[in-house]
Amino acid sequence: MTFPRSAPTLNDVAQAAGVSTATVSRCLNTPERVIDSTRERVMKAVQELGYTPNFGARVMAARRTNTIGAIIPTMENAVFARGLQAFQEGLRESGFTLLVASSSYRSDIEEEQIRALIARGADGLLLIGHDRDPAILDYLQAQNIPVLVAWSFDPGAPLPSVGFDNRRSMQALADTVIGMGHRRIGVISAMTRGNDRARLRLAGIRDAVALAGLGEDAVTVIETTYAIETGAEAFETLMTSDSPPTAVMCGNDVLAVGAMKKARELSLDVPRDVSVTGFDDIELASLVDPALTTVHVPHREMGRRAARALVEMVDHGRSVPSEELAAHVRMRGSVAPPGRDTGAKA
Amino acid sequence: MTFPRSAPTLNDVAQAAGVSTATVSRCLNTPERVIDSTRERVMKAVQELGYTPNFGARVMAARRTNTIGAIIPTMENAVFARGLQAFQEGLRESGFTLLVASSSYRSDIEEEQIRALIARGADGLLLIGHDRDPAILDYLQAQNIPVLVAWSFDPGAPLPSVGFDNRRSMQALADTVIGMGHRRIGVISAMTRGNDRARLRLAGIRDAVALAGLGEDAVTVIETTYAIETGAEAFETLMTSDSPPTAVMCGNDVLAVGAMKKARELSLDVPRDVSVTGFDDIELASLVDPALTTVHVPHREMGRRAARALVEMVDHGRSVPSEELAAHVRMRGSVAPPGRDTGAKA
DNA sequence: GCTAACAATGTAAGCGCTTACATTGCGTGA
DNA sequence: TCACGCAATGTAAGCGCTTACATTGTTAGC
Repeated sequence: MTFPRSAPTLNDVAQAAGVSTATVSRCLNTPERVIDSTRERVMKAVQELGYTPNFGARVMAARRTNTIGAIIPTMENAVFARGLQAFQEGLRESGFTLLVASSSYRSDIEEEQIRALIARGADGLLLIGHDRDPAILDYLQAQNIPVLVAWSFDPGAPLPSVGFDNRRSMQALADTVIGMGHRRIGVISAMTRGNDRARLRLAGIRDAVALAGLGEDAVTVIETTYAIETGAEAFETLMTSDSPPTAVMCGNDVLAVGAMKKARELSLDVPRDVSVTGFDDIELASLVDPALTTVHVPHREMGRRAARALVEMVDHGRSVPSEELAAHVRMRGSVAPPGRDTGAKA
Repeated sequence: MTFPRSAPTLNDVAQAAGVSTATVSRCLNTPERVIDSTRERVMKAVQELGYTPNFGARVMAARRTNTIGAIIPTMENAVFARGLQAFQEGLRESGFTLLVASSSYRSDIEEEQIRALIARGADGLLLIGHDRDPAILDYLQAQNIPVLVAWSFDPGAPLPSVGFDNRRSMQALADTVIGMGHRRIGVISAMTRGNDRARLRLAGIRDAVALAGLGEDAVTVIETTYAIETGAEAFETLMTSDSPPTAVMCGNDVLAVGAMKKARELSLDVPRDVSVTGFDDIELASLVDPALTTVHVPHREMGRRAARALVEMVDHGRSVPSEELAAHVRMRGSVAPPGRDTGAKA
């Protein structure tokens, strides 16, 4: 079996139906402008030949693709998957098709994907987070393509966004942790380079620490890549240090679950021996034992709103104000006041 | 801010650089055929104008997109996400871009997405599972596009596949469960309609039951959609029946985790009161307590191999033999022999 | 019966690009 | 010095489609 690649064209259909290409095109795009009998004949030919309009040609002639592109850091993070699913459903309702690409958290790949999507005629783009090389911003500007940022709300950023305040949300969580009496806080953060969500969450923790009048050395930060295993390793490093923290705040739920897993291995009881927090509130967070205290992010809602906003931008060619969604602290079993031995190693 | 949509064209670049469009095109596609000085001038113009080739036009002229399309049932299932990530990485190495669309497990949407991807000039397609309307198969045939199926191995199916034997793998797991003495087995299956993986896994269980000489009424099946919650509900229905099963086999890990969650709520100890099994071996499986006995599927490997196979098909225009990957039973703590009270309700 | 008005369809230009082929300009060997 | 060959570049024909405009065929009103 070989693949000579010779799909039927408009012309083939026209010939089969004994009409001109214009008529076939009209059958497909403005059927009411073609008389019934002709239309039936044409549609029959379309069916029989298994004709699909060539997208490239169509785009070139009609200047519109009804396609939205999205570039996410990775498909493996449930958080993006969920929001994106809602985003896609929202787009479908408005007649748009979603094309997804992933950047593996690398800005060079992201840029490549942006170009690929634009080249494919995306009418609009959804990007994650605001951290981005200014050169790409210029490029986007030159392309004159509507771009929306999600997962991060920042009204001052160059691109409009639909998201939540990562910094403030994390600060709220840290306030709670500190309010319970924790004075030595370990932080397991995602890599902050090129990732404003991670950076802002970390900043939120520092805000809380400063607000509580604690010294900067109250927090010990480890940056690591996104995975349960790396979270576990970082946790071990933190807990086996000379002065282990009484609370470990993680940049996301996946890292937190890794931390809790390692705690079990180290026979450390959560939250008696050490408190653990996450961020995102993915399903996993309420499945682990004890359930994870985290920040709930309305991913689905964010996806839906992003779809609405981007469609608006594309359809009416105008920008749209940034939208902030609320992200709330979800107190669960993994956090408690520290034990009495707040000074020495356990 | 508005979006007049008027990106620079090849022609603009040519004018800016003072050369012909052909030379610009050559700079971009076969740079070694252009003298250095000219190339520099052209590239400078490209930079300054922020030029991106129009994909539609390029495809139409070159008849090749270097794009592979994949349609998965849902992005929310980690299992697909993981395999797809590997698939994409494999494609990237060969210079292909991956475009992903999801069908929400609906064949009508899948068909729509297939058309969308083909229309966009996908050079090849990755589909999940073999269950598919023959009409789409004909259409695919007519389009003459290489199509590969993943997640399901079936050398007899019309499309080549890279996957594992869902039926035999599940049978192996069921053999083990039955071998431990279970005689009343509850099954929580994903919806089997249009989903050969679910159907074959169920068939595998029935194979094991038949092989063990048990009657068909040894198994009670509930079909439900894919979610932790639905798994929990199905589990409750099963366990509150007149004659509850001593083992509940689930079509995938997510349903199984839902079942275990509900078991905890019902104060049923796993595996003492009831054994639970999953399928896929996602990370979650080893995080729950007790760890879940399941079937390990090499998702990443599958993604990599699928990429290699599809690139082969596209590049050399020839079909490729189906590849079978091994999926092994992973015994963990959620399965044990049944208690003594195998007859009456607990 | 004739023509105006309109509906149905056909004709053909052009969307932005690649590439076969034509042209130009240079270095080389006799 | 000149013809030749070859490398660098230009010219122009499509790729499959949409759509403005032209043509044809009906119908209605006189």
